[in-house]
Amino acid sequence: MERRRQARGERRMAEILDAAADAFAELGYEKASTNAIAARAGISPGSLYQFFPSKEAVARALADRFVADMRTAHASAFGGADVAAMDLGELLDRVVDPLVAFNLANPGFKALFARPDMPAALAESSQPIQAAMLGQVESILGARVPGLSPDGRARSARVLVRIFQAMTPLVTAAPEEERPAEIAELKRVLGGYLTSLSA
Amino acid sequence: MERRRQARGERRMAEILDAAADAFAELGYEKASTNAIAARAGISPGSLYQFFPSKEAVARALADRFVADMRTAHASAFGGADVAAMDLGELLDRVVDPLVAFNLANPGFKALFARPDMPAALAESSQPIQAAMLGQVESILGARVPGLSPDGRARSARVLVRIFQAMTPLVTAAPEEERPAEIAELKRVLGGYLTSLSA
DNA sequence: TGAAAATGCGAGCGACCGCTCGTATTGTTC
DNA sequence: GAACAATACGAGCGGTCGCTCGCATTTTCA
Repeated sequence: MERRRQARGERRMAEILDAAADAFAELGYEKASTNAIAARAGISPGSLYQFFPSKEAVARALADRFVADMRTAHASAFGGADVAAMDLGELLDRVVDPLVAFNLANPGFKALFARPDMPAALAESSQPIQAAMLGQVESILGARVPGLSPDGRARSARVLVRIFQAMTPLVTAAPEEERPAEIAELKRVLGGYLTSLSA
Repeated sequence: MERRRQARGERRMAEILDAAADAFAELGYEKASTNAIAARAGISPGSLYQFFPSKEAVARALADRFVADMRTAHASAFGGADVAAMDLGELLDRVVDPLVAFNLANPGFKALFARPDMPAALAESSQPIQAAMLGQVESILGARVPGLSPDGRARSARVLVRIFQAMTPLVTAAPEEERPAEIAELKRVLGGYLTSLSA
């Protein structure tokens, strides 16, 4: 069912995703109308639907792109480091700082990621992001807290991801001079929870 | 500008708020249409607007009612206890358990309270709830962590409330047999953060 | 008891939504 | 360069939303 794309088409698709990320960031998923996304991309509503069959498909494609970008960022920040032996503070720096930077660089990200009450369609779209983060956190938990049962590990991973989701807006919304303090609080929460898990 | 209400009118207003709480809980704020709220209350759309000038006003009134109910619940759970001397585990039980119970008993509550990305109108409506919780948490923080600066206390209160908001859906959405475990995680997160604040 | 006020109704307005479709233009292929 | 596919347009469809308005009914109160 895939139609053959020209180079121009590929470029358009990327532009549409850029516009969608902008619109989601500024207006939220629901209020970002497809016509508004098309207008931001400098094209007509009809042209958007040449490339994506629905608004949900746009969100899904954007989520996929975020996951890919995040994976490379995470890999480059974590290349070959020994998670188990690392100092807790360093571990938190290594995980949190790149993720915060990613959120600051991609304001649309949290609109797809940090919403507890997503409509069903959007929840499915952002599920790859959730799964990717949960997997990474679970593997870190496995190395740091070896005594945890699989159930407990899954639960703790959910908790950690949730905390991060919830506190990210506090960090990104803070004026720049207060951002380090908010990031410190975020690390304090995560660190406190991890410490009490090991106890 | 207040019009004179009959007893029937007061009853209707309460029924509308009940219906709105139901609808918000089931559909979320945005998708709970005013016509749907009116239908759940067993009245016509026009009648709803006899009592509330807008959907936002309905949300605001509902939030006010929640705040009042929450205040009495909190007061009865906390009557004359010595917050500063209390064991940390007991403090968490005393604060968290009633709040969790309140959320379980009022499913519409979190639709107005636990949304990181509220539309501006809703944010203003739920602001009394936020303010009430922040105030209570700040006063507890003042007693438990006396070394904190006013800024730091405000920041930590925001963090604690945010954590509670974020984790409440995990608790209420969990099947009943897993709920105690989720509540325990919530307390672990809060306790871990408080402990690291005092250190 | 009668006028005024409060309550109640529901069709439907105007605005916006996601999306379609007929048509024009640009690019590819042979 | 002819035939065809891909890209581009934008008016507008069918639907939902918050909300209004004209009018009927019930309650209050002198």
